[in-house]
Amino acid sequence: MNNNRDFIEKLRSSGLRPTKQRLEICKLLFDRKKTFHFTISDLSKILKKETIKKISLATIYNTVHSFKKKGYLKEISIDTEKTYFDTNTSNHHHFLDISTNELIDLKEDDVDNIKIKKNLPGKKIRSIEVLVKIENNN
Amino acid sequence: MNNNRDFIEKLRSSGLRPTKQRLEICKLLFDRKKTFHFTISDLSKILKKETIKKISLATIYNTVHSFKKKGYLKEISIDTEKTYFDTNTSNHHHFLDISTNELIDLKEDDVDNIKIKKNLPGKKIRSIEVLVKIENNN
DNA sequence: CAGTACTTTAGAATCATTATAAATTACATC
DNA sequence: GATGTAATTTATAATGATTCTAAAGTACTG
Ligand SMILES: [Mn+2]
Ligand SMILES: [Mn+2]
Ligand SMILES: [Zn+2]
Ligand SMILES: [Zn+2]
Repeated sequence: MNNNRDFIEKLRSSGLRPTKQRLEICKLLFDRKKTFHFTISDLSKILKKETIKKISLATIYNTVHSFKKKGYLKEISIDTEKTYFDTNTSNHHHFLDISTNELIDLKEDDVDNIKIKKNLPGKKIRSIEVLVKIENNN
Repeated sequence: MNNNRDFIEKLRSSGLRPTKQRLEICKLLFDRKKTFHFTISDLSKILKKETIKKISLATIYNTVHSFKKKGYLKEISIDTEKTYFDTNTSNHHHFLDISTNELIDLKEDDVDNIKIKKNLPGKKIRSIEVLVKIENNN
């Protein structure tokens, strides 16, 4: 879906030099059909497997944080034990499967419009996000 | 609303000895009208102010975790920077005021019934929780 | 190519949390 | 009320994820 040229462009256009390391990480994170939810540790393990030359852990942290700062990743609070990042940076809802610990995006249409009846004077709503915990049926 | 006798009973009935330290912390956490959302650091600061004899940080951690295990507290994922606990242990929704960083419980009635249209085969819903971020109006 | 700012890196520092193990306390039994 | 035992508290050390540092390497500009 995305090729290297696209990523080089994407990085350059946001003032980040397209280094080998950043391009590897872009390919891994953004060259997918479905949203990717990951921890630094997940990412680190995958990179270790799939990459010829080792990328240092500091670089992985640096890259993820600069991608977050540029708006290419979103940090999400799902689990108090782990810090997750999300390649879907829009406001959106999640299924969290507590049997498998898998996190799945819900589409706009998957959740009926949510109406908040309470409102606080002087305050307006910035975002609404739903976390639906699911588990095995039996 | 609650007096010491109630807390002693509550602790005993769940197999926890009613120590001075636990009773202090009970009073601080549970003797309130409104839900209390806090971090260990918040709790620690308040205890430092309001308590004659110092309660060690290890005890604060131990107590909060045993209260959580007994179901008197719930750990919530709101912010990736901080770990919050909640004296409201039911499934419920929150306002997070990003102008003041204040966390407020929403009542059942404050949010219209949420309908999840998608369902995964073999999975059932365990809980649905909404986080509504609000901010100053202007 | 040369100069410069940006980036990567290994390793050190930080800090929240957990573990350890000794001293203290709660409580059952006498 | 004294005694024995297990639970609890405590100071302190250990852990582990994340951030910092500063030196070496790289990308880009002219
Ligand atoms: Mn925890
Ligand atoms: Mn972070
Ligand atoms: Zn997502
Ligand atoms: Zn709450």
